[in-house]
Amino acid sequence: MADVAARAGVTKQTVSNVVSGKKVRPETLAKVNKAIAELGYKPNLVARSLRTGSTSTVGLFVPSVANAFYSEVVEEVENLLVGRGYNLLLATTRDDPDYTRAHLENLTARSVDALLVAGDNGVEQQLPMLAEANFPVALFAWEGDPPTTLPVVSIDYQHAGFLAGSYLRDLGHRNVAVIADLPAHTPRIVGLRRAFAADGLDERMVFACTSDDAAGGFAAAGAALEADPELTAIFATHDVLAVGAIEAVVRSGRRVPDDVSVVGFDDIAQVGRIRPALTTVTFPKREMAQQAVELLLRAVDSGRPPTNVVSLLRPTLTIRDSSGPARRDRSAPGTA
Amino acid sequence: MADVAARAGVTKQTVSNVVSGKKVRPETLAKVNKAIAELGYKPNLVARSLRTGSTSTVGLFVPSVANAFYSEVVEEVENLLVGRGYNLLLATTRDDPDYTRAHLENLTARSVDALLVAGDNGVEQQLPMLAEANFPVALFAWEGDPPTTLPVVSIDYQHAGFLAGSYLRDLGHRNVAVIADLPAHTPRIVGLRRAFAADGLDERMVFACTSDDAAGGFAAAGAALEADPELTAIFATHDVLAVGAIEAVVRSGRRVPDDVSVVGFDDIAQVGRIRPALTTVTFPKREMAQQAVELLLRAVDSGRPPTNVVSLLRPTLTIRDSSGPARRDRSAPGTA
DNA sequence: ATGAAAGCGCTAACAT
DNA sequence: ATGTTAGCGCTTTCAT
Repeated sequence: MADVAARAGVTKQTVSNVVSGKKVRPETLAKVNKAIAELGYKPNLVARSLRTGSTSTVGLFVPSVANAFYSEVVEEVENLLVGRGYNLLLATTRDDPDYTRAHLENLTARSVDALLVAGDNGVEQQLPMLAEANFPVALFAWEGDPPTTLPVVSIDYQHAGFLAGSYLRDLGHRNVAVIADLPAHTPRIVGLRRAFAADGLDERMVFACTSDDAAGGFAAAGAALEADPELTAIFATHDVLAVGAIEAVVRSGRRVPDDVSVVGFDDIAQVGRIRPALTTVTFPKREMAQQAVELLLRAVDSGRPPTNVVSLLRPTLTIRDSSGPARRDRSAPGTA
Repeated sequence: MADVAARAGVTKQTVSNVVSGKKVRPETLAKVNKAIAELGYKPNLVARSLRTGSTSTVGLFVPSVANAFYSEVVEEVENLLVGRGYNLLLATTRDDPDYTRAHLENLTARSVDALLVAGDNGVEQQLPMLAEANFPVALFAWEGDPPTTLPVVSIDYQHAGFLAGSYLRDLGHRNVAVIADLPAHTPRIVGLRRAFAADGLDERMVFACTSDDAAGGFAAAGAALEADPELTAIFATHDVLAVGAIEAVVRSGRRVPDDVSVVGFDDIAQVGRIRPALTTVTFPKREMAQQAVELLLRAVDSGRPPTNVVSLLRPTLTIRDSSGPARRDRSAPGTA
């Protein structure tokens, strides 16, 4: 910068004014721009950040990006941030609190202006401290109990589960299995069970998945079918598990949805086009990302802490081809 | 930091030594740590970066994160970077050169120590300049012609297409359609066509997708089936399109693979568990990410420019349930 | 509209 | 092992 100033015959300050688009006489502007071009000058953003105290970067914590739900969220957040002139520093939590805590220290040491945290991850204890230190934080897609001192944008997971449960119940399903990411997804299951309150939903029919991918859903659904061959419906606590569950049902010689209905959760992009197209609880991801980013950046821009609000978006049920009325007969299903 | 020093009765330098784990007398260490704890001191990473010239952050450009191929790559890169003490600054290119260029300016102005760029994106012209300015850059998953001055880790896309083509040809397929993301995926198609060299592969049977999601694949495959009802195989230039293609084939009353074989590209996680499980070209994503990160960080750590190498990993064909021998009879397919 | 001076918080280099 | 000095590159404040 000093070099540019010298070459243009002005001071650093004038160069700074040119770079940041302040009022400069056209004549001076030309001189300075010429010098900038000749020297290939690029302002050092780190120095600017040190001086201004702002990095124009927002940190985002997600459990994983490989998970389609979160990758769609990340995409949306990145777009929103860039649109408002911020960069995205991405960190995965891997559901590992120690690891996450270490990363948290890093980012909040002035590397980022604010923090967006998706999904419960065992660092709930640390987060309120940040808020107290006047560091803007917003939570979203939070299924457990979030700290009360921080703003949250999420959905009512219990209600979402209730939506799926009511639907299955109204279709006449009584023998329902749940395959689940436990314990994280417990609220969805509680909601589902509430829909069956009168009839009960056998607690033994909740199967924890060993892995949170399609293979895990496949295995858990297989176990469920073995435990109760009269099963007429499977609720998967997220879509990827549901994809594996459909496969398991078909492999067992049953049909979806004729013999067994399968309902998922999240409505990730792919499941609308698989066969059979998946009936699932649609999570308004984009709207959630928008609200969370909006909330956070408003705080950053104004220099005040974010509004402490719990904003619950409404999930909906998207009915496709993987679900239908419960089979009436109790005979063994077959290829007959 | 000055406050901590004052409170501990030492100088800033000593505090700095404590924070960065240098040799300090146990006695002093205790005093300083006490002061740090009492004041809740956290080092300012921006100031450190200004001084040391290093941000411990690597920028990653990908076309999109919502795309499963790239989200798997991002996940892997993030894990590798964190393992080596670096943060990840993520930027999507959206295949928009202007947008990407702007973002590039940003990141290279000392916000990141190095840059990893995945997927052709129209900024090839800008990248060599960075290398000249001694800024470490590595390219990967690059299908077009990369700048010769920059290191690349990728696969031989033509050969990968050839793999798929040879397989289909050996199974007796002669009426093959291609549904594609054009023009980006041309090399894969060239390779596929090479496998059919003797017999020719009708150029009119290449269908560009209007969108790069399953819906685009669905539409393109539908058009292909209409253009040639005697089709026995469809090659999709990436897996997500293939998922849509399978759906289109089934909707047309044909069976996969009995009437029409479908082969994809990338081997993203989901396609091993859909029904039918997809035959696809397996892209060694993890290995690619590892090599690229390794190459780049070695350069950063040593302070020298990265080795200018073109490293081509070997793709393989993963045969699952969506492909089989070509139908012999030329009668119209049916549900008969 | 431009110049001069000061300092953001840290670490490198040298001195002790 | 610790203290002293200087400066990374920028912006803010005040003066002109």
